[in-house]
Amino acid sequence: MATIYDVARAAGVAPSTVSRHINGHSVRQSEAIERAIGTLGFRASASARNLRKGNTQVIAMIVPDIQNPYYAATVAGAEEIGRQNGLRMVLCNTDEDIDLEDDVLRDIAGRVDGAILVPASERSSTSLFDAPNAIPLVLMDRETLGKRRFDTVTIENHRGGVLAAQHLLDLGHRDVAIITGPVTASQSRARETGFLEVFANADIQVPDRFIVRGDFREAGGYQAALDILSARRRPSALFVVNNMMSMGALRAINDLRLRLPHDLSLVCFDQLPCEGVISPRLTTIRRPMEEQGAMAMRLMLTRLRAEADDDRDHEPRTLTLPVELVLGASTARAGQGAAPVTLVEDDR
Amino acid sequence: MATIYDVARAAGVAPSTVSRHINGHSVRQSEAIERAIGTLGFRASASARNLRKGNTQVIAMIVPDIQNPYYAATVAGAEEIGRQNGLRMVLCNTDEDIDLEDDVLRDIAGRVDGAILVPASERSSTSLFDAPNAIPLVLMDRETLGKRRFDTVTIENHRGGVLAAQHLLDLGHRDVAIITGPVTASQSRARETGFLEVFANADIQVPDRFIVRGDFREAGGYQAALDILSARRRPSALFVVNNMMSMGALRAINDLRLRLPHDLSLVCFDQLPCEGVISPRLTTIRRPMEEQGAMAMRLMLTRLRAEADDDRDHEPRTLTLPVELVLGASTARAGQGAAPVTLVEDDR
DNA sequence: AAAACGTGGCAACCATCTATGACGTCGCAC
DNA sequence: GTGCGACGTCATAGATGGTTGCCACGTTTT
Repeated sequence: MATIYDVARAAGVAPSTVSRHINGHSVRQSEAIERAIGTLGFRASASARNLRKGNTQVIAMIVPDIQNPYYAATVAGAEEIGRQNGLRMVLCNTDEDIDLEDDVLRDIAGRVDGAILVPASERSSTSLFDAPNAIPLVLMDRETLGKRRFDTVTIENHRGGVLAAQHLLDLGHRDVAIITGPVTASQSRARETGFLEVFANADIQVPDRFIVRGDFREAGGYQAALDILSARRRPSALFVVNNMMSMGALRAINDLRLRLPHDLSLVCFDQLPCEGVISPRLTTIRRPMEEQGAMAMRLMLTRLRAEADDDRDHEPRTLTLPVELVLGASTARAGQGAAPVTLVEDDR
Repeated sequence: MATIYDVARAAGVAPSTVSRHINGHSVRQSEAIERAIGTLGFRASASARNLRKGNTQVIAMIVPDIQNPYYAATVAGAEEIGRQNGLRMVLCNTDEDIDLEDDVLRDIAGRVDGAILVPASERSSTSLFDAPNAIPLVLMDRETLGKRRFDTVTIENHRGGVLAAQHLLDLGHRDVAIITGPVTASQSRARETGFLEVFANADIQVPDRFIVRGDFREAGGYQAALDILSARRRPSALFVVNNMMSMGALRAINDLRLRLPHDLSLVCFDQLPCEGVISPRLTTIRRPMEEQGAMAMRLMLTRLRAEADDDRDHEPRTLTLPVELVLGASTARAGQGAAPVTLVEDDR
């Protein structure tokens, strides 16, 4: 690889002049330098530049599951804002695995200027970022237990649960079930709490066997739904706190030959990977996904600027984005059972 | 951040000894050094190490659409192999945009030891990797036009098209349509060619209006399917060359109130994001997805080893993975479903 | 004529790795 | 006791490839 010295020699100037040219200062010999760069195919070494400047212009985004379209959407949002501000983004996957996450964080910490993290668990170790000179960390979606607070962009999780519950209650459902996440996941816990509170306020106690914990994955949702729906006394409505588990629940509903909303009302959280293909349209709690990623990147940008300005008092901010209930045809009045609208006959 | 000098001072040894310890040589004072590293929270600067050693132990994977579960699966496969061999992986998105791709490649080239690329188009510029001292590039799924050959892991695209066509032909379909990709995408072109050849050999010419090009995205598949299926004379079978466009086609089929396989037989390529939720089960052409990513990473590893051994004659290899036809219930014998010639009334 | 400004070169600097030569220690063979 | 090699250690110095503060120089402005 050609170095800046090769370019300087070819253009007949000093290396520092080439450097200045590259970095946007006006230079008299710029044409000659450009020509030399072109013929030599010169590209400045990222490592050398990083070493000297102490930054990389790269932000890492670390998510538990790249296969989840929700994360894919937030990534897209963050990437867009990053691009507009001259920051590259790289994506890392932790597979909902807290050890792998730790590994990734440790490894990535020296290579990027900041990290946007969706913690695998509230026990995720953010201690790497506790030091005063550590790179900035922005948390997304879930929160962690560490003593230090970080910039965070979350959503109205509690209200999401409330909206789902209120909707089902309004439709007259009293036997309801919920498929929620691990106890260590703050966001699903909030959704669950909101949901249960509404029913508790209406003097309805959701039985323990109807509160099933999954792992946010499709397979977990499938199993949880099977457990709930195979019971002798089935609930008339089901709330699933994330999209992948909703997929699994739908598969279980399909396998059990249950029809929505005739046999069961279903409320999901987040858009599913296959919206538009599923019939009936699902009733879901939605949030602005791209926007959430974008906000995380904006928080990162202001944090980076604060650091550049040596503004050490810049308080961590927590942004909470709104959720809304989007009505579909997967929920109906309890006991009535509107005519099911299936995509096609399943004639297997 | 603590440097290696700080550690040396704290442990009472020379910096070079710390370096040796870190790099796995046996050192007498290793406990003292470890202790110093621990108390100082020392992490070797990635930039300095990269600059000195000339490598990063990071591989970039660059895909056109992280939202596509097929890519997500290949990423998982590649990541696993990489992890087993001490390589970190980062993921970049190009949004099927050839300019953005160029940007990403240019930017990433100096930061990683190698790149696994799913080119956005066969016109994608791989010239950055033409130089004899450039970092290795492994192509996945699609190929490019450049004169230089690269390690490539592809699948039996042509045979996939043949299998789909043969299946439909065996079922007696003669009026068939295909939703394919841009002409510049080698993989969809091969699928398309295989498909059309089978029918041509049976003296069946697929009319041009039934060969529609999409952009591999859901919206493109939707529009293409609408175009095809709104025609006065509808085909009795449809082949869609990728999963996202299949999702769009399914949505169109839904909107048009067509029933599978009664009104239309459908064959898709690759697993859809929502397998298991869709009814009926789709007839699809499948390939080993994780395995494809894993093979790409293995090619990368052997290539990196060859470079380390200064084995410059190591010929680029092309691996081709098998596809298979997985029967579902979205295809049926032609005419049996009494494929209607006119559109079903839309009663909304 | 003096001040301001654009420009270019020199050299220091970023954090790490490594080659070199010198040195001490140890075990072992003579 | 001496010689020898293996080994671990040290200090030093050079190298990696850029960036940047400082100064000198020349040109332009006031």
